[in-house]
Amino acid sequence: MDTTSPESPIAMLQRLSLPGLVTAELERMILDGSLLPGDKLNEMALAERLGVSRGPLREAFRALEEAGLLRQEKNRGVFVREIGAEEAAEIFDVRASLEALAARQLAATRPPAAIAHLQQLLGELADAHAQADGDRYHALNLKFHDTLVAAAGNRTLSALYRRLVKQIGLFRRLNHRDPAVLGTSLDEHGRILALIIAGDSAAAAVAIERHALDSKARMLARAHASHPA
Amino acid sequence: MDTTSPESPIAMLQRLSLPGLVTAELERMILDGSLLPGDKLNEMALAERLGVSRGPLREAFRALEEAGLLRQEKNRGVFVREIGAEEAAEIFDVRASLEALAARQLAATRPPAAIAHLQQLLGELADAHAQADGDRYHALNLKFHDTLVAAAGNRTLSALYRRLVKQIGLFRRLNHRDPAVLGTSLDEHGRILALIIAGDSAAAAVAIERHALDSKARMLARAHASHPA
DNA sequence: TGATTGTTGATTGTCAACAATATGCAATAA
DNA sequence: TTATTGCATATTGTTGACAATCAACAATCA
Repeated sequence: MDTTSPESPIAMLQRLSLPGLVTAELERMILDGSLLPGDKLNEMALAERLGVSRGPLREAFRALEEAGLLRQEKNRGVFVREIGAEEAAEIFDVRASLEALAARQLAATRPPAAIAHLQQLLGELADAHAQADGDRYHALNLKFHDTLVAAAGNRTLSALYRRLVKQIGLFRRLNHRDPAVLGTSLDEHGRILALIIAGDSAAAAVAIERHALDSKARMLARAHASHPA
Repeated sequence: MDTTSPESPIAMLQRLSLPGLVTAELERMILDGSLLPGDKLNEMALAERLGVSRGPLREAFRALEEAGLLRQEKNRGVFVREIGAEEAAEIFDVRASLEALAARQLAATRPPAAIAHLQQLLGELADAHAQADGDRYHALNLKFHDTLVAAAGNRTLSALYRRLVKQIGLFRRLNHRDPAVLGTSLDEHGRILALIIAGDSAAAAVAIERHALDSKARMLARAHASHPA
């Protein structure tokens, strides 16, 4: 019995199911842009492409539908869900509230390992900013926030937060490369982390919520500029 | 073409699917206590009982699993999820945060119809309290909070809130009939609504969050008294 | 007697087939 | 020419069958 690896092939086989794997694969395709909002998912083609029968695929559809990433129309098929400006605004508001809770809780506990990790991410954010590497900055930005929320130690909170982050990905894609976005955002991360380290729960919550709502305003302004209607 | 009723039989048939109906039925069974935390769901028996084949039932399982109400063990079956005190505490914290956001937004908008509805519910709560009718009080309590959150007008917020309310139902059942619980809770509802009507967003948010966290403390204290573990 | 092996039956996981529905295109009528 | 009807095809919804896995029990061994 091989127990030297993190997870043995046997244990992995006992844990993984086709619906689970298909769910993960579809989610990946949605998040990385292979599947776009509004795209229709053809069961037969997709089942053939993934090398499974339609049953597990349909199970995966139901999971992703409940996760808010797909929508089903009976007898007409399943589509990647589209999110408009109004719903995006709702998501941002809720997300800001969840982040504020996380910052408040994190400022109260301040686990050294998490703080160190966040500080490292801040450094990497500064690097990406110095190199005007928008893609890298964006990815690190997400990582910073996710790490912060996870470090609060409330798994229900983390799960909901991630759920919303995935959903907001369905909002029309925006250009992360605009240099004007980068500077403001970097300063804010530093300030939020400093407040957390200082143990100022209330100020940290306010700062991160303000930061999130600023992001919302910027994103919605951009979306409005691209499509005035 | 019959369009006089809210939804014609044809439209209903076009909308409703077996997986959707089964999902709703299982959820009802979980929420009304027909299915208890830890119960194992036997596919064959349940499919026969509901008069469907196992395919739609499995689809329903995936949806409810994603909703946090069921958990699957591959090759061993599906179980109603159990929630312990730690997770319950997490859920309460997040719920309180969401309710605070709702109260803040509601105090800013104060839609007359929603306010009237909440005031009516408050009256009904007082009736139930006067009659020491714990079950009715509990149901109205849930209704009051749900109405308040929904009235904030953020559908993402409402959906997440409802998701958490359903999940908290998996926590061990407690006696709602204890008279000591009733008085405090009624006063708080009145105070929260008054602050909302007064348009004091910040105070309303603080009051409702305090209320929610008080509920958390009471529920956890009771759970601890029942099972010191 | 306790541990191990073998067998059986129940259940879960997946697939393929059939029924039902929607869509698109061609033929027909006005 | 436009609108309507009919037909064929593709796709979705559901079912039943088969394979794989697990748990329980009986038989055997040390």
